[in-house]
Amino acid sequence: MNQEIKVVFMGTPDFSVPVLKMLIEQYRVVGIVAQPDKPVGRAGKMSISPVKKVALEENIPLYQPVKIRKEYEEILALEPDVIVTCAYGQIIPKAILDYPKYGCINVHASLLPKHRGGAPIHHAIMEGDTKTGITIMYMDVGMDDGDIIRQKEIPILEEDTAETLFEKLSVLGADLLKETLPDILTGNVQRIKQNPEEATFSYNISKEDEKIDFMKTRREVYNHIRGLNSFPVAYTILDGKRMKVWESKMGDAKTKQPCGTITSIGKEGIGVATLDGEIFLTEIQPEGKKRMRAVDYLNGIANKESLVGKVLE
RNA sequence: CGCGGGGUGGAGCAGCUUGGUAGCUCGUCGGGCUCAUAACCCGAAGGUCGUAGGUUCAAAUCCUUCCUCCGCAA
Repeated sequence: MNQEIKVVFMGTPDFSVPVLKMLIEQYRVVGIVAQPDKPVGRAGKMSISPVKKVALEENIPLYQPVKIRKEYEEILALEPDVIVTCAYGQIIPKAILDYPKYGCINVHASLLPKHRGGAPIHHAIMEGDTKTGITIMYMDVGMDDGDIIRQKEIPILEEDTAETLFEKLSVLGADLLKETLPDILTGNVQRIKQNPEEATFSYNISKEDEKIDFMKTRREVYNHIRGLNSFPVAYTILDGKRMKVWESKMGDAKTKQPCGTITSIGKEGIGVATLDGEIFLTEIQPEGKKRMRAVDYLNGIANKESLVGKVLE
């Protein structure tokens, strides 16, 4: 507990909440910055981001600049000693970066310089990485290219999904910052430059990224599906309609059909041909329906056998 | 008022246009066959058809109200 130190926190989604809560417990959080509310859903209701919710509950001043690049005077007026960001979602202008006496610290969910950008966790799984982690770093004007202070890695397990990794890494991020921040405040840290040649970029997932490409191996398809679970979820097109695919299981049968062809239906799910064999879609969600097991979906179809041979786009 | 699809035994669906005995594929329970089984055979339980009202001799079905779930778009 160090009430001397004034901290401003910037973040938006669930991922940043554990870090924020840790800061609230340990330091004096004088302001919280989050992305502006967006209309969400069919009714056009405004969403309240997880970080905003915490700000309201803890009664801490909240700022939601549309463009922080231009609206930062209020934030500087808080006279923060240190600023911590975690999945905030906007580039921080130099005027802010230069202000705090202990600097601007970012908690990033990858082992930098790998996976710079907004969707490091999704991409780590989709690209088949076997490990990932948290990087505590000083922010710079570029995207996630500041000096590294400390890193901690964890393995990506076979059964991990984006959701399970999010949970693990958000906790790890809070823990690592908790033990690193005191050293930062006393200047007891080293700055490690990132090697730009090793940098990779993991931009936010686009609609096209979410679509399953069956012209890949079983493992690549499997990684793609779990890497997008439980948000934003992979999908494919069946009979001209969108079908989300929540979970899959790699099969081993060799297939001769073109990639994307439905090769079998049964208790394992819907078998689909890939480059090197069959993959079973086990948990799906047809357009307008709820998420369901593929077996249940098949139970509701009159002549399910007619599915075999159809091609997923 | 952004566009659209749903709410029918535990699950997923059909039935609704052309009102008239609650259907299908599973699951569950009991029994049988089998060395055995997630396989097969026989049988059983389980639903005020989202809510409220209206039309009708009669409503899952037609009309209206409201609630609610979901896909797209932002």
